[in-house]
Amino acid sequence: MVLQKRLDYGFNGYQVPAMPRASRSARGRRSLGVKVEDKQMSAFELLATVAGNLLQERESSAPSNASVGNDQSITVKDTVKQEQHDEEKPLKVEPCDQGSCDESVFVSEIHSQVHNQNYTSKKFLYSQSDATLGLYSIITTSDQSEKVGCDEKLVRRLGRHKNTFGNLHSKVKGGSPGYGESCKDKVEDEIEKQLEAEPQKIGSVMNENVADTCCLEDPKELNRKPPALISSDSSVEVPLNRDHIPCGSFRGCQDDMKVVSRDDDENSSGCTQPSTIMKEFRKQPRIGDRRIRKLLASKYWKVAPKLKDDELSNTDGEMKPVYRNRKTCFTRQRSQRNFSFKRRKLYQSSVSTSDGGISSEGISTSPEKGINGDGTASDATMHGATGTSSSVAGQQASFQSMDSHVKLSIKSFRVPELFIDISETATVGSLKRAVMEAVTAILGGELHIGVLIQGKKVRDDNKTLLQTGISQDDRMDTLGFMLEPNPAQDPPPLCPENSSFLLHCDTPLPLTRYSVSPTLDPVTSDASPDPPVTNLGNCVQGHHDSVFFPTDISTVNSTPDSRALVAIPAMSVEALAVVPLHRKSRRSELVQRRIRRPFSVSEVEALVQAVEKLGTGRWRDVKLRSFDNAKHRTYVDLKDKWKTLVHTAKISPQQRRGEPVPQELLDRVLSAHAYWSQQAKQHVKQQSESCLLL
DNA sequence: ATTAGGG
DNA sequence: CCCTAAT
Repeated sequence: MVLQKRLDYGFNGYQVPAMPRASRSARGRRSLGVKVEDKQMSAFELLATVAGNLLQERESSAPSNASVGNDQSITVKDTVKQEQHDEEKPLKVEPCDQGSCDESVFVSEIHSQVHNQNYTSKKFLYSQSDATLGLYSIITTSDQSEKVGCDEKLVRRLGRHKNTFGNLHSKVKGGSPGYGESCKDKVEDEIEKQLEAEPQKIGSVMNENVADTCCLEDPKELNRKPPALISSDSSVEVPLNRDHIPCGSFRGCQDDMKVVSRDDDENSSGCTQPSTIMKEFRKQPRIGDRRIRKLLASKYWKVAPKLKDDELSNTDGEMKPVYRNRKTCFTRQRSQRNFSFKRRKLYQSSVSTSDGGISSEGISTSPEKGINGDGTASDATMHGATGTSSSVAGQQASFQSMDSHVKLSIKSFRVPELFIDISETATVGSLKRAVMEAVTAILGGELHIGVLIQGKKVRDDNKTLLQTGISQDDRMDTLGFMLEPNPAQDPPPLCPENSSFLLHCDTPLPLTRYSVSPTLDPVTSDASPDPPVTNLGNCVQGHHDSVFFPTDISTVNSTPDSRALVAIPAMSVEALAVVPLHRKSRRSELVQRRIRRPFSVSEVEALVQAVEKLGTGRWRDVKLRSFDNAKHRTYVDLKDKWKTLVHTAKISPQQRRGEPVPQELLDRVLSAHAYWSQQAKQHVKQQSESCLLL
């Protein structure tokens, strides 16, 4: 035909628009990413939302509880505790030296144990290690820290029982509700007793709680040495008030994770960063870690659950830019019963949390009285990053008038144990990223909030706090929140393709910008003008039915009176395990946004020239012609640039930004654009005419 | 793989 | 720049 024939239209040598190339590939381009819907909500958001009262008064005082500095981890010391002379030992961070390391080792032992007992499940990629540590969710009694501490100790001790480890572990989990008392020996003894007496039972328990949680696809992997098994020490403290974390530097592992290898401490290395989990998730170029990511994806990661629209987000449906500072979430209870969440574009990816949920901790109540006065002291306590010491989650209801309000705030929560399988030869940097990815994945996943009272889950979202007893003094102590995956989501695809999991340490954390509690984050506090208004009741309702648990197993092990530790139902564990890969871990392939590279005038010049010559529908040719060696300029980029050029040319110079483009070029842009647009029309006309003729 | 457009 | 749909 004559389609390719060149004709001279007498205009700058423009050529006839090229006809569609029939020969060009018609394969659909594989989309590399999926747009994240704003339905999702980060754990932070949820927590923040759930958090009831917001120590508004604190705004004026308590400035540095949670400095943005190195350590974001905040331990919330509950008021009660404080009033009790601080009998409890200060919860200090346990350096990555011994105690905590034990747990790591412990973890690996679990794996082996599980493996040996054929409890391995190839289906799910998540670890069970945190069955105990991460399962309990709330603790709100005055000596929470102590309990938690016990818990940890217990675990460690259990860890030494190599042979019975697995059983103990699972058992412990099941019995966690009883921690309220004098954990330690008591619990342990209890466990051992049960072990002896009910081996089978225990076994079954384990089967339920642990077996499937094994993240190893191949049992043999367990005994293989190469990949060092790294696990965060029981959990990672995630303060709510983190703001930004410098890209590439994961600052939260120092005390949280240990590298464990069969060679003992030889290879152990810890991060030296403070335990700030995430200050900022910004995209950052990360090349060369694919391998690691893949590894992560295929082994120990699990996907984060999804949330439904109606569950958490509001109706504004507004998509917010990804880059945004995440503020500490804070909710204020007011008369209004609605809370509004700004939807965010959330990222999600496969995550691996070893247990069924992220336990909340650091729930503190804010008694009417002087939060101002002692707020600093109580909140500034460092939180044991190791999770050994969990922040106190004291909750108390303050009653004063008919219009009693339940005030509480969740200062922080922990991310369940993380597992990272990484090569020994990987760099520390990649390790950091891996951890960051893991954390991000967890936090970026969709979670639900579970509310527990005295160890029981409150399912009816429509009940009032009064009805559920949340507002009751005695029950406040047993109020807990859990972060858990959405069990109702589609089952995890388990497909390899979805396994790829590439979170970036700089991944923007999808958090809603809430007003920040001065107490928590005085420095970065940037109270939004219109903080969400809500109260616990509303929050729960807002998530109507979102906290649904497929089974009732949840309460099986929790005695009504159990306090402090609330065991998260085995179901949760499974649910998490099966956490739907939902919407395919977009993060995985999303990789990062390319860096912005403004076109220089010379580039514009070249582009204009090429377009004048080739027209506006042959970007590939334009690319080849003028940008063939500009690797970073794709034909899409050129096309986009042209688009913006045209736009720029149309607007007034005052409205233009960036490096000014010579008017001369803009004029050419305009004329070329007009010309080719015309050509296009002509072409269309001809087409239709020829059709009519046929 | 390209192109065209919306975001 | 990104993301998608349609080629």
